[in-house]
Amino acid sequence: MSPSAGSRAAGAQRTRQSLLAAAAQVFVEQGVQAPIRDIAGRAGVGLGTVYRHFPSRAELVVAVYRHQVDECAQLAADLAGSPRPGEALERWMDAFVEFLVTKHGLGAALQSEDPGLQSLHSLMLDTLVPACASLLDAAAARGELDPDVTAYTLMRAVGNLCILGPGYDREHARAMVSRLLAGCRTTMPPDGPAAA
Amino acid sequence: MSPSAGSRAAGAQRTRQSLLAAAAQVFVEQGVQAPIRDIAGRAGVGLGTVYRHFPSRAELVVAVYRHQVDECAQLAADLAGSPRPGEALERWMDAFVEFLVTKHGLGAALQSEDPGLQSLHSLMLDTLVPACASLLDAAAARGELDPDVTAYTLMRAVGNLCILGPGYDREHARAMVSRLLAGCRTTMPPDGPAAA
Amino acid sequence: MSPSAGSRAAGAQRTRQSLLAAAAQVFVEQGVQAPIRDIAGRAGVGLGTVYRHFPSRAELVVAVYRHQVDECAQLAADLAGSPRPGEALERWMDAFVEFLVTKHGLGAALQSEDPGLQSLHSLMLDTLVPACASLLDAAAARGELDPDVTAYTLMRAVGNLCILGPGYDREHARAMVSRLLAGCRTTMPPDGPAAA
Amino acid sequence: MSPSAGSRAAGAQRTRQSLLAAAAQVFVEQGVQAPIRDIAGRAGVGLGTVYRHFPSRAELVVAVYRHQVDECAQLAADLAGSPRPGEALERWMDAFVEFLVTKHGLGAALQSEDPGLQSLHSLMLDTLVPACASLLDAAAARGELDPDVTAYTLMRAVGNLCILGPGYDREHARAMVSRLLAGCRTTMPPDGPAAA
DNA sequence: TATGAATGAGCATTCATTCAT
DNA sequence: GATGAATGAATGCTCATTCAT
Repeated sequence: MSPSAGSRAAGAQRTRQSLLAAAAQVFVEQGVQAPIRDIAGRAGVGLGTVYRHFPSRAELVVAVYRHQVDECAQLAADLAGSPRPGEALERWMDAFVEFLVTKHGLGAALQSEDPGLQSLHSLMLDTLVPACASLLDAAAARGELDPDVTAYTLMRAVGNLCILGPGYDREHARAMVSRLLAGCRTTMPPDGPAAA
Repeated sequence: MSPSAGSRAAGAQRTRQSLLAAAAQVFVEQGVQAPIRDIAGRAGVGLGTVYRHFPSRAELVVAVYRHQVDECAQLAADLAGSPRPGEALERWMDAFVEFLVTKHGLGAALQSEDPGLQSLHSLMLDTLVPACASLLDAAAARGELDPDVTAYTLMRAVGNLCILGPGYDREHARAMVSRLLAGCRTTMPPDGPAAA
Repeated sequence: MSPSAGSRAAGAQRTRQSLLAAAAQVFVEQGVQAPIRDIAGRAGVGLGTVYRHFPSRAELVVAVYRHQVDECAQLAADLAGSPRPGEALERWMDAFVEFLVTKHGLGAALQSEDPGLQSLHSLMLDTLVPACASLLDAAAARGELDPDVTAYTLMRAVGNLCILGPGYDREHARAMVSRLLAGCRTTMPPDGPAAA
Repeated sequence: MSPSAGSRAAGAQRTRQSLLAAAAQVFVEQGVQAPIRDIAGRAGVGLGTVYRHFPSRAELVVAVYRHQVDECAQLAADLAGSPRPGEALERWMDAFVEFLVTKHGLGAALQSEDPGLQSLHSLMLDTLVPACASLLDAAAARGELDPDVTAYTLMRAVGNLCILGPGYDREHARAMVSRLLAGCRTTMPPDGPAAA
């Protein structure tokens, strides 16, 4: 449009990045339900600016996590053809855990019943579940995983295991996820959960 | 004091029980962050009465769950001398999962950073961790469990696995807990988490 | 309940009356869309107190006007059997105009599209339209009024005529209502509005 | 100035016309209190452009209605010398009602106490009141109208009668205006409003 | 001139908490 | 002890208005 539209747009883009960074920080400290005002303050912008860029809280949450979700999905694609699918799955899970654990509050957000946050669920589901499923399938095809294990359920469980707290930090989460994966390698007894 | 001191105390006790029952219901429906007013209304008492009996929300939360926590601990004691410690552990975990899953919002409460809710952590720790630990030790002594598995971490993980949501219900939680336990039966590789 | 419940309830009742008085004043000055805060301030109570007594703005508006609406309906009942229905109608309309004109902002409120204010419409409709209709019917039966005139439409029109403004005060409104009534005494030409 | 000064001015004029058209539409849909942003969006221009052309909302409102007001005044001039002044008045009122009723929200705007909207009042007064007055005078001179009827008051009343709502549409408004006019044809009783 | 990003005042609403009766 | 009316801090959200480009 006008000659200066470019620099204005650039400024807006910078503001948007500030907001994403600020929101990421605040989400870690206070969770995804943190007051919008706090995010605005952290980013050094006005309240209205947050709403301009992200009309709803959910959009902000999604934007904050989208990049890393995409990276995670890409990693799955890269590991897809691995000759050792079991190992590939482990490596991917490491990355997934790292993502979840870094983003304090995401676990809780994933479990939120806020209908506006369904888009976050969708984001995870649409991108990560298929990504994870491909790795699970490959591992199952080699007999390195119980074929009854479902990508969605497993990711949900891993997501939960990554909700940290006092006395339960990143390393504990990693250990528990490792053991859960180990438990997914062997078929469960018939009276057990056939459709995990 | 007055002749009716006894009956007054009895009435207070009844009020307290009404409150515990009402709070348990409301916690299931709305989570532990439910408005205090709702609990008062459900119990049919005034708002001030809730505050008289339980000055802080945390105290109410703790009181609500204490009874079931004690039951859970008692079950552990009953199962303690079992000749098949691995099976005993499984049965106890079933009961623990049932407890967690029934109490919607408890999982989230356990993960809350509200310092006032630390007492809930303490309650769990002081009663259930030793109870669980005794079962773990027995199983480990028989070689039916990796001795590196810590009661606190395991319970924390199980607690997280019991946070339900859409597409992840009670049965999914049970399945995941089963697989986590299965993963705890075998020693993890040295580079893995040595102190789970 | 408790021995002091009476005096507390009395206090609450007094607060409620203060609120109604304050709201009536504020509505006159600022219209029915006035900030709730202003009403609270005028009444000398906290914001929450307004919400306790009147959870929605509409409930407050309705409460403010209900008493006078009832009085108006009662007057219609008193005038119902009058031997001179035309005159009775005029006297009632005078009272109705007085009511509308005194309550600045009510006219605008009646025309508001706010769905929450439908209850005010209903209040007017349910009580005043039948009251007015009985007077209209009586007048029509005596040939003192065009039977095509509908109570609802007439009241709506009168309500609009009572929206005051600079250069158009109470007396102007009265005059215009009188002329409108006069115009309702004779049948309109066939090409005109047959169903006013 | 610059060679393109002319075309720049022409562009500005076009922008102004877009704005007027867009505002007229939006006023019909949302009333004169519609967000400025909506008008800018409808016109396909930036927010600042609206403010450049119409620094205050009132100026925009006035500009939007000025053209039609002028048309209305012209019609009065055309009808001025009619041999049947009563009929001329009716025809003019029809056009006036059509104008008011088409412009949803104008009625309410006319009644607004916003001091900035006084200019709208002035516009109406300065152009339409004299126009209407000439028709009234002619009719009164023929004995077809009560000479006590004032142009301003009558127009104000008609304006109010044209505030539509559920159950009170254009036809109802026309009917009520007709009856009001009918009521203006006969002199009111002495105790009535002598200076309508 | 035109643009639209940024700002922040303003208002609605909720709910934890206090305290007089 | 019990009650619930009152309070106001906290927070969400909208939109008029300014101003740098």
